[in-house]
Amino acid sequence: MQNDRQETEQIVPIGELCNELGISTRTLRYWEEARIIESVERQSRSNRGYTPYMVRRIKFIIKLKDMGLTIKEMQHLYEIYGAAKETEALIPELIRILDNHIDLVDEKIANLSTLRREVVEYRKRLIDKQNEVNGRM
Amino acid sequence: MQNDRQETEQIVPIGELCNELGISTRTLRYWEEARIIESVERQSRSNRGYTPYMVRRIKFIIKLKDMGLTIKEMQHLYEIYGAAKETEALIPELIRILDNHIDLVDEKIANLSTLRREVVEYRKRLIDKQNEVNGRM
DNA sequence: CCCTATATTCACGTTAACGTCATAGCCAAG
DNA sequence: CTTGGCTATGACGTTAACGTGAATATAGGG
Repeated sequence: MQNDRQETEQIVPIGELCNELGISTRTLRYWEEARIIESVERQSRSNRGYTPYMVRRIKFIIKLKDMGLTIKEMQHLYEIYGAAKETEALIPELIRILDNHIDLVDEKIANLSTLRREVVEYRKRLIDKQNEVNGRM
Repeated sequence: MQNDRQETEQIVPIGELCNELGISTRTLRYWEEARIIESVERQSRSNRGYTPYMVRRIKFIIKLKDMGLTIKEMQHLYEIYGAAKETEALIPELIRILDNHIDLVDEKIANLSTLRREVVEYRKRLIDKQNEVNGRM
């Protein structure tokens, strides 16, 4: 009843998947165009479908995206993945990228902290100036 | 010899000013187009010039920009400045904007910190996974 | 076969803050 | 007079990651 052949049945169409994941169909097509995800083979212009494996990959991409990786970095990762076909080369490279990313984040935080100090300082001087004016009345 | 009439002489052309300030002429024209700075009045297509007062305003804009204010926020400030013509209304609004800005910066820092934790955590799990694989050999 | 919900492929639009031509005016030095 | 600088205006280009709309095409139920 629920079994024609396992494989066939678990292929999910783009709209359903996108609803489930909370992203747009445009996004998935864009990612495919950018070659960081795949959908099942199809003849010419038929509809896209995704196997459970592909869905896992897409969730993985979403995770990386949430962690701030750019599409470009993911393309790079995917190239490596294609070359090594297994996790042995993928994981070290991903770690390298993540390390790089942590450094970037640290730098951003440092810059923002400096910025914050400057803004607060400038604000203080404005307040002082304002008090001067008021004090003169 | 160095005095025709003080005012006239202190007007500086755009190229010189930009060199001094380390910004492009395009930037100054853009800022003028965006109405956050001014240059001296001129007939039709003659060259731009800046009085010492205008130069101070431009330096002020650069400061605000370095502190992360957008052109839009500066436009808003300039409107208020035009309305009140003096510092009484300008300073409180600027303080308000800066406060808002500090909040934004705090939020960004918090988000980045969370992100950092996530990335580090994910990285750790990758390392563990890698060690598992190696341990099995 | 038809109908309708879903999908497909272009391809231009969006946002910020300028960068980068292309074309042309103006003025002083040689 | 010519050449070299500096400047002016106008307009398209850039970057990221999709959003949006138009004109079809497909899939599944009745």
